[in-house]
Amino acid sequence: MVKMSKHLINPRTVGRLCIYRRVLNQLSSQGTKRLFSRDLASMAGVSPSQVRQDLMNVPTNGTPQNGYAVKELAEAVVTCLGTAQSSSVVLLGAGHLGQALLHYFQATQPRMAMSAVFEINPNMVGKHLHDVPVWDIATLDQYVRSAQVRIAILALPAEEAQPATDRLVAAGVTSILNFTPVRLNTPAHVFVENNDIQMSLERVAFYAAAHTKEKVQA
Amino acid sequence: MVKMSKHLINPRTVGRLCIYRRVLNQLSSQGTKRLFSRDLASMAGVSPSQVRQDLMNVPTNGTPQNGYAVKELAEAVVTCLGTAQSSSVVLLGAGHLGQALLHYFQATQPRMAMSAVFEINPNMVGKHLHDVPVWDIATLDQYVRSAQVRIAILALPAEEAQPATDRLVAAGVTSILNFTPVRLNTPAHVFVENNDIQMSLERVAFYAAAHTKEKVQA
DNA sequence: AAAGGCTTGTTATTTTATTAACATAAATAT
DNA sequence: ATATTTATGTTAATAAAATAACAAGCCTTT
Repeated sequence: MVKMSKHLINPRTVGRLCIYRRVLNQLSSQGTKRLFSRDLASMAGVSPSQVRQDLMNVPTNGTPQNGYAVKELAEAVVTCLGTAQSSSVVLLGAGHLGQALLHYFQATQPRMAMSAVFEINPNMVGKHLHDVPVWDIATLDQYVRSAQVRIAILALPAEEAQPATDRLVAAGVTSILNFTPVRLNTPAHVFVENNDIQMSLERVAFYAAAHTKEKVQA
Repeated sequence: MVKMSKHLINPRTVGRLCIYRRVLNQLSSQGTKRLFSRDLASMAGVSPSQVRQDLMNVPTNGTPQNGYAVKELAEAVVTCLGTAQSSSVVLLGAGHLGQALLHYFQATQPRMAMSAVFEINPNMVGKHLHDVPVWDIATLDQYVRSAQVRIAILALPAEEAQPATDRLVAAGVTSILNFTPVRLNTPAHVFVENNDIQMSLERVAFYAAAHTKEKVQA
């Protein structure tokens, strides 16, 4: 009812805002006080128009002649992106990728808290990985419900992705980061972010081949 | 000069073709002989129009009444995406993520060969990880040149991303898969695929928060 | 104090991507 | 054999995203 209309920002803009936030934080820590849209644009790898367009979603502090105050803008972007600290995150799958993600969570403390890992492998259950408890995936539903978890990360085998998703959604999860190559079937209100590493690899291979072809021709 | 115009396919379409390939291979292994665009669409999570539009880049075998022959279409998509087996891939960084990627390469053999890993950490150099030799990053340039490497995967600390990229590009790499959050500065002929896990996490958090807000309102 | 030269915030235009429409062709049924 | 049905391949229309343009405002300079 207030001016809060977060979900209207599209995923691409959100992605770029994340980039801006990183650039701004870095500049801020380096002592830079002010910057112009063109500076932010070049550092983020986008056009100045794009920057200003994106910043329309943020309560900006820019003025002509002086541009933006770095620190204030960084804070505004952070506020806009939201903290999401209230909701905890669960990770499904403690294989190589899952453990890498866990390590990442510890190294760069994202603005979320990883509260539990769920695994099938019985000789991992009960242990801790990077201070996060590993639990039997059989207890997933109960945990998600009682802890009111809204975010889940899928780093498990492809064949388990859809069944796990169904359980997560039924238990109240509304946002899923999917590292499996499976295209998940979910209700419309659930947000799914696919991070398909296999696809990334194939794209890179494709354009490498294309460029080679191009050079052969030229 | 022939009908080969690979590099004209845009990255989004390439991404979807990868999905189609996976779906088709799975169906083929399950014994499905034929399917319609709407079937492929629903399994890939896109519209039937999109499927047919994308398949315009592929020499198709579709007929009305019978749809597409699964096996033949799968092969055509694979051919279209290219094999890229000729060029080898190098991985920079043997941290948690790098090792997870290595494991992935061994598990699902992608149509590329990981030929070497480069690390700074001296007590990793000389060893093997998943049968791939780990070498000192000081020898990177020489290796890339002599082995004519065209594809590199960046899984190293953010501050090393740009310097490493400069060296890779100077040595002949034309396609980079970047897992660091840094926006790389590269010449126009170099293809960069950013897989920004941090961004993925932030997006998921953002829409989880947005949905929570939405529900509070409703 | 007024004017000029900047840059922002916003609107308009262009470009790109997705969806819809349709003409064509093949198989079946009449 | 002819008509009918149905899905492809392709073109047209719509929707979305990125870029460009511009009015408004502030600082500097004269």
